[in-house]
Amino acid sequence: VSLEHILLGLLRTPASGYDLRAAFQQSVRHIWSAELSQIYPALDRMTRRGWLRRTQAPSKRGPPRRLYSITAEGRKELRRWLDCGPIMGTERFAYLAQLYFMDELGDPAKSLRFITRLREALAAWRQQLKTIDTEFLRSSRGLGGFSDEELHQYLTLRMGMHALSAKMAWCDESLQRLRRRTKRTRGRRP
Amino acid sequence: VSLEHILLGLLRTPASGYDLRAAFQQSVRHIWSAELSQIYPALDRMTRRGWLRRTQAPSKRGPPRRLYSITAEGRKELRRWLDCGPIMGTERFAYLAQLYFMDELGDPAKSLRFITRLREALAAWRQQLKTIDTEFLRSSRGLGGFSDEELHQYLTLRMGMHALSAKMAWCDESLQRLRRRTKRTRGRRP
DNA sequence: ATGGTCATGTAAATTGTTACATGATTAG
DNA sequence: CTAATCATGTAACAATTTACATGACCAT
Repeated sequence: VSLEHILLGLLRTPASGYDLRAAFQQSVRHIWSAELSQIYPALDRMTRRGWLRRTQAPSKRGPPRRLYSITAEGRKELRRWLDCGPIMGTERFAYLAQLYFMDELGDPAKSLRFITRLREALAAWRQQLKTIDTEFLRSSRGLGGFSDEELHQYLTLRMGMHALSAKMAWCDESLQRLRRRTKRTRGRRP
Repeated sequence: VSLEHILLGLLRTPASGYDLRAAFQQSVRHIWSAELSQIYPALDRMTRRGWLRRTQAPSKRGPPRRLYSITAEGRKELRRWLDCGPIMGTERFAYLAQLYFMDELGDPAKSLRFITRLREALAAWRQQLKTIDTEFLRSSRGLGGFSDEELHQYLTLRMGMHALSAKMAWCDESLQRLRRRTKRTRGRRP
């Protein structure tokens, strides 16, 4: 149950459901994501289970904020999860599936355009990571490098950027391959 | 609805549900995966919708095989899906989430071991892709390089390998970072 | 005869997405 | 006054996983 464990991790500093969604849209976007409709029930379950405690705090504009934070029980569960070795879920890539079958369109130009667009999307995504990165470095420039927490967070960011760069390099390589092939074939069977 | 479209793509050559699961465990493992319990109902839905046709064929051992193949309607739908630009789903990485929060364990040695195990898992995974790759090259060595179909399939394989290599490189880099840090810190606050 | 592979599926549970409902506050 | 943001949530749907049910045939 990864989502709940991620919430445990995030709630080592107290936050509301709304805050957590913001985290999923920003700081941990490269790792996981969840909607409010999934977050609220999860917080409720976890509180009933004793993993979280809830306090109320007033807010300017809108209903009162419900702040959750991790309990000793919750910490124990979080550590158990951290200690159980890397969890490798199944990865799914719709865009790769599309490319895999794209011979069906019988038009190399379409494959080229597809990969070009894919590259653009990946570049945009990398730019977002870079923004998180910059923000991260800016806010942690207080005295002699990273804390333990910061280092671990930074490492995951770098993983995201590594992977994206590799994918973009693959796009370039693939575009070349396709172009070379088109040239070779042109004129042979027109 | 990516699963159904992937089934359409695969069923350009007729296959049974059982065959399709084998494909998800082998040739397209790096792209998508699905269990029989998801495949069978999908095939049924798609047949009722007119995207697939079904024929019966006897089999040695076991019940008769039900072979599905794509219809003209199905092809139209497949092309529509291929033509709608790269679909970028949300990616989720439980193991990155674990690393992100691993400062909680307060033990750098555990982070090192974690990344080491992660690297091993990635290496095993890359080995599997290499096996597919070899098998692929072997079976397509009939006259002058790749067909269109083969080229597209080959490209997706290379994407998988690129991404995995990048992640392994990241593991190495991270292990170094963590080791350097441990050295620096050792003795300062023992 | 026992266990593995071939081959079909259904049922229940979990996880994730999309749509809807409500209401206050603030910026344009 | 209108739209966006803050803030709570529920309901319905879709996708995925895990467990269960059945039976033939083949190799040890």
